[in-house]
Amino acid sequence: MKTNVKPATRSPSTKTASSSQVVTLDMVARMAGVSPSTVSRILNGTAVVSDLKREAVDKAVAALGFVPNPMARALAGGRTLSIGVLTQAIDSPFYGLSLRGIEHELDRAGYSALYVSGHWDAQEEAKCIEVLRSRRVDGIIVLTGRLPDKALRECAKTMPVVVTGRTLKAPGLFSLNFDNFEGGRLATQRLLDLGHRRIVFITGVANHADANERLRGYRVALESAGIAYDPDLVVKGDFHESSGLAAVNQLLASKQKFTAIFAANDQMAMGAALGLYRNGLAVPRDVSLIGFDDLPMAMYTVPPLSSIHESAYEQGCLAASAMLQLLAGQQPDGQVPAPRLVVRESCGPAII
Amino acid sequence: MKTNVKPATRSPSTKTASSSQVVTLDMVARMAGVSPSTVSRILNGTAVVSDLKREAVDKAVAALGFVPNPMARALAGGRTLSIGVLTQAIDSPFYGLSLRGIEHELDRAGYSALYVSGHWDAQEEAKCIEVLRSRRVDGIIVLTGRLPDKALRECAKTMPVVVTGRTLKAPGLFSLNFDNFEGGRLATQRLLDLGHRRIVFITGVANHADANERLRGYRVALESAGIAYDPDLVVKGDFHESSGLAAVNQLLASKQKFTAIFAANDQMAMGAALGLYRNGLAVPRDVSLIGFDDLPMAMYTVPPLSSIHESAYEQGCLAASAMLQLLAGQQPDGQVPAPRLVVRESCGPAII
DNA sequence: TTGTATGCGTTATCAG
DNA sequence: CTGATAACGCATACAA
Repeated sequence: MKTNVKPATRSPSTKTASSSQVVTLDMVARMAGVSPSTVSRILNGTAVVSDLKREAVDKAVAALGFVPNPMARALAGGRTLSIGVLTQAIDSPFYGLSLRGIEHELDRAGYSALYVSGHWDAQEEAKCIEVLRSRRVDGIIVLTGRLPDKALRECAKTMPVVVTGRTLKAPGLFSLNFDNFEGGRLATQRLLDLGHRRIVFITGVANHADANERLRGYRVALESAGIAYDPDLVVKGDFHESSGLAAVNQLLASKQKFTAIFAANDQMAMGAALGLYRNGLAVPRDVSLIGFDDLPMAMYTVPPLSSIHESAYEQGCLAASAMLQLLAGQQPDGQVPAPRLVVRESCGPAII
Repeated sequence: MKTNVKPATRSPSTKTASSSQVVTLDMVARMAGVSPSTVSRILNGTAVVSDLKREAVDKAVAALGFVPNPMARALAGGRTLSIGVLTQAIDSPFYGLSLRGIEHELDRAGYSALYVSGHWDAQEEAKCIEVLRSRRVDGIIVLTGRLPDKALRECAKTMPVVVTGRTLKAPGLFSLNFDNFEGGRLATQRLLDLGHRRIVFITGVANHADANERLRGYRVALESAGIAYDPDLVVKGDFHESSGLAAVNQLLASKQKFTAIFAANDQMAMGAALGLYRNGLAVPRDVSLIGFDDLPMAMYTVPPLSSIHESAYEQGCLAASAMLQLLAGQQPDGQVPAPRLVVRESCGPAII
């Protein structure tokens, strides 16, 4: 129900409660005794202006407390100084960190972010892109998601695009990918080093690139240790806590033997930890557990969870500064940090 | 008839890569054989229009894939169909839920949200408000924070404001407050009912209204059970996990006797749980633990954490729909649900 | 270096 | 019920 706010007529009195809150560029120009274009140029650094006038304008701006109207700016200039950010869930603990990084980096450059949530649904994500486009954002940062590469390439024809979670080359498009394979390998190797041989893997969402790569890392680590891949030890998950819990219950019910669990993310690891606890199994005494992502809370689970650090925050910063570079016509050069194993207290030696 | 003279200025090449991506209202009007005003009226429901023209316009809109330009709309009409949301940290697990609620509710009404983070700093929050104002949002939702009431009242003179986490009356301002006192009382009462007498309270940030109320609930519950308030059992926290951990360490170091801990939020409860674990104390066998907020993860800690449910998501929905009502000139009537105790496995009978 | 004129895409006013 | 027309606040091509 689109409530129609009676938009009052254009009589000056109804414009704004605080009468003179609306300071325009023209007013600044008048006060400084210059033309509006000069003010505009000074504000945007579009051209060289005599120091004399610049001072006069600066003073007028300060005196009037002038703040440019982004809408007018967008309409006239074609840029909004805002970057669209397509995240998957505004309350995701992992992507939240990235958002924070993006926010930080954009802010420094005078840009602001417009967040929309795609909820891991390609269709919804496509709609989000449309919303962002209609808001005339200057560029779009896409945090993973399930949009087909093609859609992103298409989008990049219209405006700069930075995407995380995939490797993609296209004009106007920069991608930032974390080495999930290596992360998966590292986590598995850690368990292997502790003497574990029967290691469960709880997968992420099916057909999810990150999830698949982590699984591949698991397989390769296993194989290079001379251990045959056992499909019975690989249980489906969906990146949520509940699926970690379910996985453990299922495993235990089917009487599978295992001494360690590698969950494709920390949230599932937490679910798994609960499952073990409920079944009277202690971590790491009876079962070792390792997660992925190194969420802030991994440090505070009981016991603290070993994990693969993925620096979501830093990835956000990188994505944002890549966007700024793209906007400036430069070729971004950011590199996602390599995966790093964080050893905490959830893994112990295998009990033979 | 406005013959569209191609404006010699502004070479088309600089406008947009995708040549005809920009469908304007004028184009729709021309195609439908009506005036732009009519199209506008139909789109906004501003006036009654003959069904004949309406159909023609609808068809043209669909055919051209016309999407109104929010910037132009804002500039001309004075509304942006966007609501500013001042949250404290974009990655907060608690407020993230509220954001999700807000997003959901606004979306249904065709509005979108503009998030800014104040980081619990009054000055920064004030800046955020300015940013939102400069973006010409139609209203502002403030999630708690430390802005003085006065600033909010002032803001409400300019545009509708909805604020959570405080009780405040002012024209154009609607406040939504959770009963933290009752929540604090409920949590404490639960521990009391289990026979606990020496109950630790880990506080939230000093001078934080929510935190203070929770503490008050704790005190009142204690007193009405005939137990004297013991300042030694009240330890300072800051709502973060680390402070919960520190609190427990401090308590144990000072040899305080206690059988239960009530943390002013779940995050500190998790920190406390870790502290107990590190010191060889089991929850709930040796010490009972209860949190506040009932974050999604409370269900998945080991052991699952009893808590006070605060329905952040629902509060977000409420705030958003209150905003929509305000925008429509109605008086909002939302009510925050009462606190609810969620019993999980972290509390047990007191060992005497 | 600076000013003038014009257009960005809509909505709102006012006259039919 | 409908159409011209003037804002909205700013940036830019062009002239000076």
